[in-house]
Amino acid sequence: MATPTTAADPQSVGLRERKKRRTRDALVDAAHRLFLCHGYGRTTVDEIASEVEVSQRTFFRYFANKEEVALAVLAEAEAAFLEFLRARPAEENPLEAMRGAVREVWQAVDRGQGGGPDSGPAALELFELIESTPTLLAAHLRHSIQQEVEVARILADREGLDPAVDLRPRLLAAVFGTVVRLSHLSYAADPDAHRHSMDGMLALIERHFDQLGPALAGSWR
Amino acid sequence: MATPTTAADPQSVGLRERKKRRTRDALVDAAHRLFLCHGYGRTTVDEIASEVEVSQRTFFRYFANKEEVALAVLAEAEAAFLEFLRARPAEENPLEAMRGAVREVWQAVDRGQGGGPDSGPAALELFELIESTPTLLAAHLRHSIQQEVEVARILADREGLDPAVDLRPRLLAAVFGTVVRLSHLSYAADPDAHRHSMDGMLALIERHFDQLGPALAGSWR
DNA sequence: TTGTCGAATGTCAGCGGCTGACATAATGTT
DNA sequence: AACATTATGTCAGCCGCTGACATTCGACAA
Repeated sequence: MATPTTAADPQSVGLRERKKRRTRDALVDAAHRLFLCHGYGRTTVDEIASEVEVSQRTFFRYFANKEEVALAVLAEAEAAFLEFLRARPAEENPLEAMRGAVREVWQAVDRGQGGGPDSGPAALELFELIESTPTLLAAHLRHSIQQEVEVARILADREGLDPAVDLRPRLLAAVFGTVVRLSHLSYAADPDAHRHSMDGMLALIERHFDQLGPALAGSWR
Repeated sequence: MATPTTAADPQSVGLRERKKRRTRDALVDAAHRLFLCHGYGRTTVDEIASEVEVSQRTFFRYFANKEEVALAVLAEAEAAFLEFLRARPAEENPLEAMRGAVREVWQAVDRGQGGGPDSGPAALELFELIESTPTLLAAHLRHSIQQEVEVARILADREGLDPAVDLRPRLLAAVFGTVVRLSHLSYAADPDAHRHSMDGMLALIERHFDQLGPALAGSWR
């Protein structure tokens, strides 16, 4: 950001930074392979590290704990979401802005900018791994609410509100996060029903949002 | 439940069961004291165990992990909520039923049935401990999600719906959980503003629910 | 009371996540 | 080429957690 050269220029960034990036990516990659193959609990940090020919100590210099390496790609997607949300035009209302931002994230993933060419299917497998691993699920949920806090701040900024006084930004961020999560769950539960990849995911989110009103209404019959 | 004698009768339950109950309660009690005094991370399981004069191994026979002993009282409250919700009259709509159930939980806590006489202030301290301890927060959120699943099942049963098809129960359960959590946060952030104890908590939840509609509406200005 | 059975507890050894401290090697800079 | 900086390796050690086995304690009947 601070450097005038573009991020894609290999000369702009020193060998040191490139190397760090490489080993980090290699660690994430090896971890995913091992987690999906043998399960999260049965995979040792030593195994991940030695797969990349790196000491265990080095692993913990890149990731604070074992969960973080599993959730790394998700964290990048969440950061991208925040960027997109900040960049949405000011005339959109909060809900429109969030829908637009989440659409941009999935489009970026489809373009293969999210770590590897087949990030779509990989994302699905990752969701299943997280949902079926209590430790990962817990860590993921904790990150999600942190994400909600920052989303709420962005929304409050856009609308010129004080988030400490007005609870609506926080509330809407939380509800939005819930809807997205439930969509991921439905999607992972039956991927074949929405094979059109990310189109299906967006459509699901829309449908869930449409049900929000009826769900809050008095009676369901 | 299965025995005809009342649960309060000390003779109905053997010495064995009573002893187990005692050590379990003692462990929870000691753990809370130490956590609140020295912090969660700086408290060792060995310390908790030796405080009750019990081996570390025994501790792990009562609680699957260190988090569980911290969240034990919360787990009881959540179980009570499910019971109350199941017992709500059938003519109430989902939202009314949940509001009624949460009210009953707080009333029970006020009556001191939730582990000790001053469960109210203790509950507040516990919330703060959880929110300020990443590990505990993660575990708590995971439990909350599980709670939402069971709440959704109860709601679907009440309304005669199939939760696998109709997403509204799950959605409403999640939104409700979010509202309750945000209420706890607001409450813990400034307890003096709602000193009327549990009255204040219920009023907070009501206010948050009232803001749900406006938060979902298009524009906030 | 005594004897027997099952359940609860203690002890021990060990794995795996994680950290601090220090030495070494690699990289960037002058 | 010499130096400063930074990444990495090595080692020791704490703590959470588990399996296996021995021991003790409460329940129940003879």
